[in-house]
Amino acid sequence: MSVTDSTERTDSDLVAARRAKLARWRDDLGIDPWGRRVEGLVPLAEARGMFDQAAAEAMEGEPTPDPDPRPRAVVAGRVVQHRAMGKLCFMVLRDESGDMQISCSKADLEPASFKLASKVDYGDIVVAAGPVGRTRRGEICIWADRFEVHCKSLAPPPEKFHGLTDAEQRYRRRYVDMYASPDTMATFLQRSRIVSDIRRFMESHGFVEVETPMMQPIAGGAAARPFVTHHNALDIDLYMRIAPELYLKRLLVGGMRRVFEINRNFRNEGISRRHNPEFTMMEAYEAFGDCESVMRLTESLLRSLAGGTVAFGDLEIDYEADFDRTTYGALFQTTFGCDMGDEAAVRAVATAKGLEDADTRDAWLLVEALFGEAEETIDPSRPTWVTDFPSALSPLSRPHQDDPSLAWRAELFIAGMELGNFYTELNDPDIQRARFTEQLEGINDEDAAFRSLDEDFLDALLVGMPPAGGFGIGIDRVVMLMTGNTSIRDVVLFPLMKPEERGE
RNA sequence: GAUCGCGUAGCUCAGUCGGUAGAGCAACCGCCUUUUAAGCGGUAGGUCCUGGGUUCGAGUCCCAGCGCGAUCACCA
Repeated sequence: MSVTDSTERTDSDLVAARRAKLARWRDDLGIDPWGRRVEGLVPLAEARGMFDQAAAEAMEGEPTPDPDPRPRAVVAGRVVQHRAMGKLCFMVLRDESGDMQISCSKADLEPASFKLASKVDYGDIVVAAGPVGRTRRGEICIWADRFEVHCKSLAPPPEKFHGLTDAEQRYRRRYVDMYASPDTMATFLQRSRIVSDIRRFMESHGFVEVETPMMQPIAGGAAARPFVTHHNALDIDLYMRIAPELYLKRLLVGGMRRVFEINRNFRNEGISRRHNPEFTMMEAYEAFGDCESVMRLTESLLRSLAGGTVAFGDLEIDYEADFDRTTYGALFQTTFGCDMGDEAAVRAVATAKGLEDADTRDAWLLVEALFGEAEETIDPSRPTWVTDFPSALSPLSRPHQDDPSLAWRAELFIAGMELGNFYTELNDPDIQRARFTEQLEGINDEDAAFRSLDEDFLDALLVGMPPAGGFGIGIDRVVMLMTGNTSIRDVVLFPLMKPEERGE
């Protein structure tokens, strides 16, 4: 198949027009429309900041000074507006720092450059240089005396005012969304800063960042369904990790006091406004800490990220005040009117709610299934700790000494979302083995394929893990809260989508 | 997985009671040295998501499917 064939088959008239223009520029103007290295570029926002009012006024008076006192700038950006009027043309360039107008007068430019400037298309990437001044209407701009096209955009652009509004198109063609919607760019730049701030915060508290396996022979540390892959040379199945927990704990055994990891987890489950199959998690472990110490750490981290109150949908969430606290049992009690430890009462509620296997399923699993309704009673505008989870539902956390049915475990809820899990880690190898074994007894054959006993982890606990606090928080959800985006897809650059059907 | 909504030009959107497919932007041609979603004149551009059905006639009504979104369910 030749290139021409493919071009003829797939190009719309709009693409054909852009290709024709590109050919004319190459043939008639002798330019290379694919660009080259450019020295001395400054971001558009910086170029705007260079504007000097006195110099601009001097140029507008009589006589005009020589040399030109206005500061000069070299900029690059994508053309997002273009207004040509004969011997003068204006265009607005956009880069990640913002927008800026470029004004091109036929009198100031080489004839070929002016012709280019008059004819560029929305979406082309151009370089311009000249004095930073302003127009009669006061718009700060660069009066270009150099103008070059450094990448011809061949694809038809979105509508210049509305941009892309179709959510599907925004996710599938994020590269268009990013330049067409400054809010999108702002969100992802903010995400980058947030992750960077989190790293600095953790490092300033003595935590060391590590990287542990993302392909694991046993998918441990959580209860989600994993993605399966295969290593050919070893001829073994591997699982994309659902959590780094069991590896990070091995590092405590090895002697690291404070570790954290920010990386992707993969869970082969539903997609929703709050769930993407691959998502970024931070897990951290603090030897000689406990559930309380990592809760305090997290509260302080979120407080520093938020810097006060942040809007999320209709909510105004205040991170400054101490977070609210309640217990798992109290929430259960107020929602269902019975003690979560009262098996008969729990079964009665579960039966009344129409849960499957309400008579036969483990009573704690019924409590867990019911608990979602209790979560909804938490004030979404208040960051809230839910503490004292049932031990039966917390196989990796240490039971309370005075009441072993409760675990030293908390979850943080904000805006109706589960932000993360906080534990005093279980480091007794015998209890840990018992917990794993109990868990494995109740599961079906399908789950058994990937949930086998992690003997190596239990060996590590035999070597001895210091007492520790540990936690994991969903970074995407933190970014949602801090940027006011209510869908995880708006804070993940390339959210998972069903592949598009494309004709051969 | 369930329910509801949406799918029309490259993009943003109209399309009445079922009666020849529309606008703005973008594109193409022409004019224009101070525009701000520039303006003016002209031209071209459609698998109305797909497949069935009802009808003299379907973008419109019905059924099924596909994609996306919202809500719910699932998610130690």
